[in-house]
This record gives sequence, structure tokens and C-alpha cells, in this order.
Amino acid sequence: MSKDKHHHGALREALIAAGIELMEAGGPAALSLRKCAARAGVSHAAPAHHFNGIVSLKAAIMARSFRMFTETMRTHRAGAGTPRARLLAICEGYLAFARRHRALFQFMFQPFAEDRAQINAPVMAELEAHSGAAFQELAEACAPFEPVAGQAGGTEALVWSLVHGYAMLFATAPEGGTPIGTPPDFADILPDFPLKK
Amino acid sequence: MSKDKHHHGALREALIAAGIELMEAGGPAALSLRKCAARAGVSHAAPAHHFNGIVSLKAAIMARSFRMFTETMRTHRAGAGTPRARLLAICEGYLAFARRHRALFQFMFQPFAEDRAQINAPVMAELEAHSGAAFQELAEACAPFEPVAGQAGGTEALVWSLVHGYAMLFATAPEGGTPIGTPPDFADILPDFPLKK
DNA sequence: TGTACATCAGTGAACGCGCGTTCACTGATGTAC
DNA sequence: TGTACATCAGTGAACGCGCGTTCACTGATGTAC
Repeated sequence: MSKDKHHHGALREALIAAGIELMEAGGPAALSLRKCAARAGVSHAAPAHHFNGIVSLKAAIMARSFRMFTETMRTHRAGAGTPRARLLAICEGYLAFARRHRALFQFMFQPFAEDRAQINAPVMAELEAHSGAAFQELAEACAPFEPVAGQAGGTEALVWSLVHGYAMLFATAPEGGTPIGTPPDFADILPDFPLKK
Repeated sequence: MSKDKHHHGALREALIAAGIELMEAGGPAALSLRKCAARAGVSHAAPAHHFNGIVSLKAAIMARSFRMFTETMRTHRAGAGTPRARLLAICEGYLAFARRHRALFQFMFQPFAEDRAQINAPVMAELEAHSGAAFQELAEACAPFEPVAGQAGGTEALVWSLVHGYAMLFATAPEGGTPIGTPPDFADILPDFPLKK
């Protein structure tokens, strides 16, 4: 089999998958080009043919993460009938992803990202498309409700803040390390929003 | 002056301050023992006399950060008369700290913390006291209100999630990088909670 | 008040490590004719 | 269907860097008598 010598285009994807596994095992700081290459069964110089630097690998991992994130929300949304049920389902998907992929979730939303200038255009476009789609899911789920405080985006801002904070504080917290013993279910703290007239 | 040779106990604090400056300039990943030492004007071996490893330095920085965090909330709370005003003031303090100290805020709440086993007892106690005090401020501000969903801790969980998510998404986001153009003021999305009977 | 001595808090050199990146190379794949 | 050749996607060695940590040392400070 020639695969012993050549990856036939699968290496790029394999490196992304390896990076995700590394992060999930050891947190965002555990990622390195050399470890990704090793995990993909390839020499540490090989990734240079697929990413023009580690920043590009990180961007590709982030894009892939947002795609998984959006898919998780869509899966949860399927079958929810009422607007309230749909909104709650989207949020449950949000939280499910955060719980299942703690490190990726942290990685996706950390404010001190790398220099975006180093990311090449197609990867950047992919990243923006996937993260935009994730937000779109949330925005659509908020659409049937009367805007909070009468502002466009008010409900989105409230729901997004609430679910994101809950995810950070309660869903991805290290083993029981929160001042609130057992936090309430998310469904119990999501306010009732009146439907649009 | 003998300070040329000896720091007279001020080095420990100087190293913590240096670490905070480093993080605020370059994010949590910019911290290193050697850079802290350099910024404090001391050889890179000197910190070993004050911290038994970089994990201890990080813990001390985290403790100091929580102290600043609590102080910011207390400053904002001062002078607020009604329960609603106090709750809002605490939240504004929360957000003010996140905005002013983006990197510290991220550092304090990141889920993949170092091995806590390496932190020596007094630093650990200090850290727990300061982070406990921060949460206590928030809990006290929630106390006058009827518990959300009838659960103990319900209001705290809602408010904390909401303000924390808002801080992460809107207060510490990199230059305008949020799908919601201009987010609403936090005061507009904080629900009205009924007072206790 | 002096003196001997222990302790403290620095220095500078050295260590080994993992990292990203570059380089010449090589063998397999794909293409033109 | 063969053959010459360009391109692609790997390899392994080497580079320089910053890192945490250890070590013997030294001079200043504090203490016992």
C-alpha cells in the first residue's frame, strides 16, 4: 500500500483530529505541531506541507470545532415543537457541547487569540462561516420572542450571555469546583419570554 | 542603599505585580518565571526563594486577582440604595473588572487550571478566601430577592451566569468581534426579580 | 558595644527539554507526448 | 502503451529559542553571647 509513504490528502484532516484529541486530553495549552504530527504517525516536519504555521492549524481546529458545535445544537433542536422548546433545545445543545468538549469550548471563546493576520483567507472564511452559523442557530431560536428591552438583539444578548455563562461556570468547571453546590437545571433559570404579538 | 543587593521581602509582591503586567500585555500565555524576574529587575533564579515553582506563582497571582475583583465590586456597590441598585452595581463592578483586566479575568476562570496539588497550603487558603469573598458579594446582592424557580441558589446561578457570560462575550471580546453589533447595556437585560415577601 | 556565626536572598552558569521552522533529500504520483 | 519529467508529500537532521529548575557561590542581615 502506498499509504506507507503518502497520506493522499488525508493528513490535513488527521492533523486537525489529532489536535482536537490533544486539547481534549490536556487543555488548549497541550497543543503543539510536533505532538499533532506524532499522533498522526508522521514526522514533525510533515505538517508544514498543509499548514503555513501553527496559527493556521489552530484556526482550522477552531473552524472544525464551531462546525461540531453548530451540529450539536441542530441535533438537539430537531423535534422541538414550540418556540420555547426550540430555544431550550438550542441551549441544551450549547451546554452539551461545552460539557463534552470542555477544552475546545474554552479554546473557541478565549479572548486572546493569535494574530488573525497570519491565517490564510480560505481558512478564515471557513472559520467565519462556521462561527456565524452557530450564532445564527441561537438568533433564530430567539426570533419568535418579543425583544428584551425593546432592543434588536436584546433577547439574543440575554440568552447568549446566560447560556454561555452557565456553560463556563457550571458545565465546564473542574470537578465540582463551584461555590453553588448543585446548580439548578438550565431550564429553570431561563426566563419566560413573551411571544411576539 | 542595601536594596541594591536585597529586596527586603518586597520581591515576592514585585513578582506578582510583574506577572499581572505581563498577562495584561500578552494574555495568560505570556507569563513566565523568567520574564517576571526580569521585569522585577532580578536574576531569573531569584524567584525560587519565594515560590516553589511557577504553579505557586500562578496561584498567588490568582489570589491577588480575586482580591482586586472583590474590591472592584465593593467599590461599585458603595452608595447603591435599593436592592435592585445594589445587585446592578455588583454586576457593573464584575463587568468593570473584566473590561479593565481582560487577561486576568480569563486567567481566573479558565477551567484547565494547573495541578492544585502543587500549591502550598497558605497560598491555597488565600486563594480560596478571596474567591469565596467574590462570590459572597454576588450572593449577598441576590439575597433580597425571591429565589428563582423556588430553588436555593437559583437567583445566584441565573445572575452569575448572565453577568459572567456577558463579561466573556461582550466585555472581554477582542476589538468588536461579536456577532451582535452593539450589545445592549447589561442593565437592560438583567431581569426584574421580585423581592422576598 | 564587639565579635562570631547562622541565615537569608540574591547571582550567574549550567542542565536538559520541547518547541516552531528550515533545509536538502527522496520516492511516489500524475501528466505530456 | 512507454517513457521522460514535473510535482507532490513525505523524511530526518539541524537551527536557535525560551523555558523551569538546580547548583555552588556570596554578601548582607540578624542574633547570641
